[in-house]
Amino acid sequence: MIKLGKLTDYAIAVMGQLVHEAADSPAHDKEGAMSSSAHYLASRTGIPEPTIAKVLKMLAKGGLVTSMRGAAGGYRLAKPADQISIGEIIAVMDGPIAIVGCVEEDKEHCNMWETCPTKENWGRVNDAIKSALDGVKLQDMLSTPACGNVPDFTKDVDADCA
Amino acid sequence: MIKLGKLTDYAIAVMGQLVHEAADSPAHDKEGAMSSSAHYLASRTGIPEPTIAKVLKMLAKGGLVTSMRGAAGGYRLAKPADQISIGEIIAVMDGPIAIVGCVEEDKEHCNMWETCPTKENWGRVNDAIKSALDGVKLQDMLSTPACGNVPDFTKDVDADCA
DNA sequence: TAGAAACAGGACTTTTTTAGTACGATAAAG
DNA sequence: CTTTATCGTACTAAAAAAGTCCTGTTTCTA
Ligand code: SF4
Ligand code: SF4
Repeated sequence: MIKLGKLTDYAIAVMGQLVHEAADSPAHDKEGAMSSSAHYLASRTGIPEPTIAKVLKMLAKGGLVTSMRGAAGGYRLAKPADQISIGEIIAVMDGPIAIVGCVEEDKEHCNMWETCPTKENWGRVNDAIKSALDGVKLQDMLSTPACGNVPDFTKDVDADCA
Repeated sequence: MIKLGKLTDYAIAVMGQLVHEAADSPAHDKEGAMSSSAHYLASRTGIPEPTIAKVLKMLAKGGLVTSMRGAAGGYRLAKPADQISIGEIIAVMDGPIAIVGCVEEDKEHCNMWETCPTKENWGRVNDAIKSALDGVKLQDMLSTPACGNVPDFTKDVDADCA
């Protein structure tokens, strides 16, 4: 159906929450302050903790959030919210935007890449999609409800985005 | 991974084949001539017959091909190849282009559609994707190998598109 | 230094989606 | 009335995604 995975939804919700946390930070002057734990974020967003933990790990591995271990550790955004595109988030969560097999390096996977005349067109389409996705920033998406398909636990979140 | 389903690949391959058939048609002047059976198309494309039959049924239901039953029946393109966009094909095979739940009529599915401020942005993104997909026509994609992921049976097809 | 809090990484299970198959019914041509 | 072919749908199997859990490492605090 050409739709995003649930984890991607969660990711946007979680990162949105991180934006809020950063904004509400009491120690706003200090640089290395504010970080939110998976546990805390789970309670704020309503997303089950094991799942949100997985999402955060993926985001950390993708470099969209930075993590700190140990007590008082947690996660924080790696960049300002207006410099993170939803294209990046999708790329980290759902893998690279590649509607056909040959767009990314995986040229090997198709046994006729050399002679295929359609790949140019697919590439063009793919680029168009990618830039559409890169044009919208996390900042633009805010006010919490991340997106669709997320059934119920978005409910206690909207207290924040009134 | 934001990729197309296999059936969509098949669909483009099959429709490409139908374009060839129409072009090679001996009775090119007569209007109601040429139609190719699922069996024949299966043998030409190498796609297993039950599967291709399913694809053709979906395409017929979606109005992209017209069908005729009975002996000497079969399928043919409903429109010229340069008037069929891959967006249409994807819409028929994979469902509507809707990366988030609320884009299509299904506003019911999300319990906070009324108050959600992000839907506008998603709509914008979705439209961009849709128009990228609608900009490329079946005609542009031709010379057979439909696309990716299709493992092997694209092999005997490329005799046609040399 | 011991313990608690928190992330890292990966293995595992369950659920959902997609792909593929099969069959009885209907329709047209000869 | 028999043959060829689509129609519709139900079913099964395979693949992918989502969700869970465990074991190890890091860091803070008492
Ligand atoms: S949360 Fe907003 S954007 Fe997402 S499905 Fe609901 S109304 Fe649409
Ligand atoms: S058939 Fe062409 S467009 Fe499709 S994956 Fe292979 S090289 Fe790419």
